[in-house]
Amino acid sequence: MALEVRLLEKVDKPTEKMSEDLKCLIQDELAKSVLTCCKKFIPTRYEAEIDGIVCVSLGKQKPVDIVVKIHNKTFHEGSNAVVSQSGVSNLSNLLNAKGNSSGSTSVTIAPSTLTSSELANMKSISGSKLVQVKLNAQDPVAKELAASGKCSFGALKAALAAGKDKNSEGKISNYGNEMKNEPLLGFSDETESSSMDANNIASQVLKKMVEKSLKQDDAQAITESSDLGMPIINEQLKSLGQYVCNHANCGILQFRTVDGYCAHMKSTHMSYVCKFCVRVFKSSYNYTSHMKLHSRLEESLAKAKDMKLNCPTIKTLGSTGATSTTTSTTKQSQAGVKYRCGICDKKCNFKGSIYYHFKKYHGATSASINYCGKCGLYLLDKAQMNIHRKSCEGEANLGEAYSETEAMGDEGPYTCSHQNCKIECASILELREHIFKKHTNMPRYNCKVCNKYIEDENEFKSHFNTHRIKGQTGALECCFCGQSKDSIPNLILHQQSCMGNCAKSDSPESGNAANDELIEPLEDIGDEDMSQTAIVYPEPCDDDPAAKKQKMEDDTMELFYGNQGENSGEENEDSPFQIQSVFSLGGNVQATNLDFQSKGGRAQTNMNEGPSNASMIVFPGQDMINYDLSLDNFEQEDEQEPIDDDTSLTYSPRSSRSRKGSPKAKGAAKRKLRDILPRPKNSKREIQPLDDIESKASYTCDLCDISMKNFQDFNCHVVMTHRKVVCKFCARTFASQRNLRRHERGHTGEKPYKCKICGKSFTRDDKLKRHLQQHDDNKIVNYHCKYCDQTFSRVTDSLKHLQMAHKTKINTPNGANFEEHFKTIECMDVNGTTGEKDIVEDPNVSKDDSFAMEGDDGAKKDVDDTNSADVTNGTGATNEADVMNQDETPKQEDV
DNA sequence: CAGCAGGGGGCGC
DNA sequence: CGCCCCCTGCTGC
Repeated sequence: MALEVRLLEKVDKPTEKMSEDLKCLIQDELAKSVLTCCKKFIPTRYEAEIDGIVCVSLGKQKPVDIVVKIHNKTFHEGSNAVVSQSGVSNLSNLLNAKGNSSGSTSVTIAPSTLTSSELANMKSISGSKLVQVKLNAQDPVAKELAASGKCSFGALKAALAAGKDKNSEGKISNYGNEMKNEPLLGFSDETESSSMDANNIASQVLKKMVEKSLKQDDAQAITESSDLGMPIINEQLKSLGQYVCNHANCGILQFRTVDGYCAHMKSTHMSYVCKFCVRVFKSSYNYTSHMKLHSRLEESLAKAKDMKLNCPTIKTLGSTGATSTTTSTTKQSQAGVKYRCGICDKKCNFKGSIYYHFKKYHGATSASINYCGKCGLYLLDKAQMNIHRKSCEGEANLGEAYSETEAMGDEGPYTCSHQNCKIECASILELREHIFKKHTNMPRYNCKVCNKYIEDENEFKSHFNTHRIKGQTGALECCFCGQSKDSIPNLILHQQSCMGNCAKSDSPESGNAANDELIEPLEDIGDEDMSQTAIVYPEPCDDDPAAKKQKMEDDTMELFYGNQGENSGEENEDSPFQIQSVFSLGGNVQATNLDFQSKGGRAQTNMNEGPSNASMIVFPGQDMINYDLSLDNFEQEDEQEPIDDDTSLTYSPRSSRSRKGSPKAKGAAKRKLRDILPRPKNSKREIQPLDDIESKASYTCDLCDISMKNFQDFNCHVVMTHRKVVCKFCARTFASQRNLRRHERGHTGEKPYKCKICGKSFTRDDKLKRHLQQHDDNKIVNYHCKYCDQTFSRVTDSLKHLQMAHKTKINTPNGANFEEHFKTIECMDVNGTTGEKDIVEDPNVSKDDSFAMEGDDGAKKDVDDTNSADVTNGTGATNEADVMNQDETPKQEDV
């Protein structure tokens, strides 16, 4: 599909006309198609008009934002949202914010109304350049496009045709000077009527496409992830207080109230929306199940209230911080907690964190979040909040009293009054824990391999299949090594031992089991048995191999069939319980502790920290399972005995410190592997928007080549198997939280390090440091080429210069790969000779013979990419001192 | 085309 | 955290 795009002019700022034209409705599929074409011709930083389509791309080096306008309908890349009038101010802010980012990030703007001041904002976007491009409607290409009738372009045709009729009077955009006399569709000065007509056109287009979508049953936009409860309204939309249908063909539909949104979803997409948390469910069953969570939670709270337990939201927090808890987590963990989510009980110390939480996991908008200033409770439902506030006001004193008694300990048995549940708890805390766990519709299925909790049975089956080798459906195969097992317990046992290194499991084989054995509905076990909802992991194995083996078997059976013991799930009464996940590294069973806090049958950690805490692995839409991956939790790994590389993975995510070989060789080898290993599709290190990630069919682990259906599974797999962390923006994996944080700055545009001299900002301190050296002549260390007197600040550049300018061939002394032994190089002429017969350079001269460092007393040698200490001559002897003491630029006769 | 400089990821301490 | 190494885009010649 081709679009002819012609460059017309280049301007520095958006014109007011362009800003005005950011009024819109949207049509996502069409926009995507257009964008695909646009991108081929519009590299960056341009606003283009393509036959009435305006494409805005603002950024530095790569497109960061694109808006497509078709007549008066504007489309925004990566979203279904409309950039309309008041949204432009937000657009402006977003673009400004992203102006510093070189990454490509999708931005979603909610529709609203534009004001003159917002126009000014729009125009004030700095750093943007505009280029107008247009496609003549009479152009054969355009005609062909319009006539193609292919899916959305059929709609484009209709829209363009309508726009042409409307605008054929001659009100044509005046952007293109040299082409302004040519017919240009759909880009006229906007009037009320034309705007309405455009809206009507868009509505008709939308209607057709929705009908088509429903006919073709390709409503995959409502994905399974939506069924799983993932909010389908993204952050920007929510922050703007809008409800926009995220269906691929429904971007035009926007709702100011959740009721309207729910009605639309039900009537148009036959989907169900939870009014409380704006989650979308495709099946009524899932929706009903989900709604039970809310109703049961309320019921539980009401019963607790009847039992004079107080609304747990009342006294948890208080103005002074935590005096009590609603769960059995530690007092320490609650200390300082100021805000709490009324839906899932997550606690945060910072207001921003709780807002982030609500938006991310409950589909809330800033406007829809209701806050009780008395107790710090946040709720979505205003009516509920009103009720709560009354209670909170009226019972604050009681709450305080209870807080004190709770803090002091128990005061007698408490009986659960939930239906037939007559369980007695020794304390209020226990009872609350019990109610929250047993009488609030928590996920029923717990994957014993990765500990994921899943509500839906089919989803659980699907999830568990991800632990098998892709493509295999019949046999029980380990998803890590492909080894077949004849029983579920053996498979689980094996997979747990296999996690991390694909080591062969020697677990005993036993009887067959049907796949259904994978599913163990917690509720089937009986409400009285709380242990079934508890998360129980095996203890670390002792040193005895036989005992270890037996213990693993026992633990696995316990994992699979649930711990029938007496203390599971209850040992965490006063402290976060430790979940010990068994990993096997090179045959050595390793226990890695993951800190969890019991939270209603799920696990949650870092309760007091906002989502920005990078040690928290966030599963989108799965806020309850957060693994603490702080390095401390992996310390034990470093204590492992050296692992036989022959039996380990080619590229194991183990700590490099435990590896064999010289550090440099190890680092080089890993870098080599890094470069060899297939990178994500953003192989050019472009940052993929999350929307793109989520829209992909699967995620393939680049470490073991396993494909996952959704991001959650992929994240789970990477975390549990490779102990890496996953970027929630682009799904790229990292070995450390630091690297992840550093990487994610590229997505967020955060550049906290600013040069005081030139004002340039950087995402990393080391980059700022490197940059600062440009401002300090005294600190600059240069490599001087002895052959041409050229200087370089980086060794890589100097070597490149050697190769390119002087045809110097660089070999390693051992003939090994250049990349692997980059630091130990010597220069040879192109013929590989080592004598002086070559005309240009002394073939025996090493790199540092060819280049001499200069600088402030030669002491400063840590300029980025300068590595004189690592540079050796052909004999392997370090001549760093020589280099350091080199005088100024070598004379030409040295050559 | 070559040099410069920023971005990104990993390693070692 | 500092550094190393690589990649890549930009820019001037």
